[in-house]
Amino acid sequence: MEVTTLTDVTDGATAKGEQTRELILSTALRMFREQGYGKTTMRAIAGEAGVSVGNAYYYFGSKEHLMQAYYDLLVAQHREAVEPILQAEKSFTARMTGVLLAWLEVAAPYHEFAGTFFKTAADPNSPLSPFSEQSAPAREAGIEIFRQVAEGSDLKLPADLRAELPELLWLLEMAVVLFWVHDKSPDLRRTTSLVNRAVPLVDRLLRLTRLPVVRGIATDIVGLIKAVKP
Amino acid sequence: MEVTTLTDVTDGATAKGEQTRELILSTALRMFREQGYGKTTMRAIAGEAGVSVGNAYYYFGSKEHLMQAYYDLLVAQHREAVEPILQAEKSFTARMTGVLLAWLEVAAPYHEFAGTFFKTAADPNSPLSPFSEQSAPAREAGIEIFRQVAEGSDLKLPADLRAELPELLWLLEMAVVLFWVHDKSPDLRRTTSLVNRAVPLVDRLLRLTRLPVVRGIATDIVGLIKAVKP
DNA sequence: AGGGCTACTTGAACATGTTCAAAAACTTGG
DNA sequence: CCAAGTTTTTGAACATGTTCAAGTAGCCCT
Repeated sequence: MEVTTLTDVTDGATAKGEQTRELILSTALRMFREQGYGKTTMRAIAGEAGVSVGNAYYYFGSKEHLMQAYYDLLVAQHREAVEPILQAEKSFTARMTGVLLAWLEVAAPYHEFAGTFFKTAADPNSPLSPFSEQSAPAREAGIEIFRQVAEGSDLKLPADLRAELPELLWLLEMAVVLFWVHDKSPDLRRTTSLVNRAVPLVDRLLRLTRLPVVRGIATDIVGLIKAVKP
Repeated sequence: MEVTTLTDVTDGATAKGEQTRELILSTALRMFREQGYGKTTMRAIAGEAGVSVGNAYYYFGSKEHLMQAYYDLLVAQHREAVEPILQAEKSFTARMTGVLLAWLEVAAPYHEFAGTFFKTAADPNSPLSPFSEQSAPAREAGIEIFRQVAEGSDLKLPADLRAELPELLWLLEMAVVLFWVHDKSPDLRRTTSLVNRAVPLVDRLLRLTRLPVVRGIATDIVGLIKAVKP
């Protein structure tokens, strides 16, 4: 992230432009955090950053894109926070719980306005939806974390289930996030307790697939998921 | 719903007012369907209905409230559509599949703009969220349907699971709706196939709770749900 | 240095959801 | 039927996200 006086040859973005971009983004995020997404107007962001409104739109296609940029930041922070956990822990439960709790910790400062972000998650027309084409890279990165969670762990699973597991765990994370967004309890106790109790259950469930009866149904579930994926 | 020339004593609403309200709502719904939610402006609705913008706001607190009103309508239609199914079918699979497919059928004309509606589902600050305080009546009504699905069926379940089942099935419906909203396949084939294949699996899963090992984990899952509910 | 190119910046104009004070229409008690 | 009160209706004003034509600044080539 060095700023030089030379033109940045990649893209067409210059060092100065990059600086302005960062200024606008950091100002926006601070204001989102301090007074919420809804109460922060584009004019206010531009004013506070000392640029014109149009300039903000030069770098960010819309107000929602500012949120998207924040989300990318969050994902990066999460990836960092998760590394030591994946180094240290070997059991599936510890790895999975660690990853989910790390998310809660990283995202905590933004809990109040996170709801606004995940509003777009359910909107299939928004390019910011985690299921959209355009979010594919971020989604892949998220799934990759759970691939590591599964691979480095002590889980032994049938091949078909093992192949789908990372995506399933990512979906579980989405569900936790949805729960988290709605959690109004002090210190987010309910979400924390959900994670701490649900993960061991998932672990047990997964290990149950050794039983022939359970394995049969697990195979069918995996088959359904594969059939129904776009 | 008789319209008389006498003042409606309840509330303070008159017959004429009710007529205007309906006019605005039906106009809005038609336009939502025809050109989508986003492209339908409040001015256009008012213009088409032959009233002023302010008048629309007299009856509906916001544009989203117009959608909420539509949702209520949908729920009512679904309840009606479901009745013959619950009369005729006795097996859990048939009942559950019927109820879910009935939803798809009732909601189909609005598929394109439904996404906008369920955007609000993830927003904890919106009173229109299905999880919010204000949606409690609609949510209860929805859960009630699944209570009937379970009670009238041939399922035999442990008491604790049986008690939580309606709410769990309602959650499943929410998941199906989320999937449906994102489904771009022709004739919504993917969602239909999801329902047709997932319900039998759920059936099998539920019956597996007779096995002691599975029953143990099922009990724990139910315990977790109860603990984590607000 | 100057011309030309690109990147950047501006601010006014626009679109649209929302509010509100005032007017109109209606109802009711006398 | 009138006056007072209530409900309904209006339309202009407002707030805010977004667009865009025009201007500015920096860089490079000759």
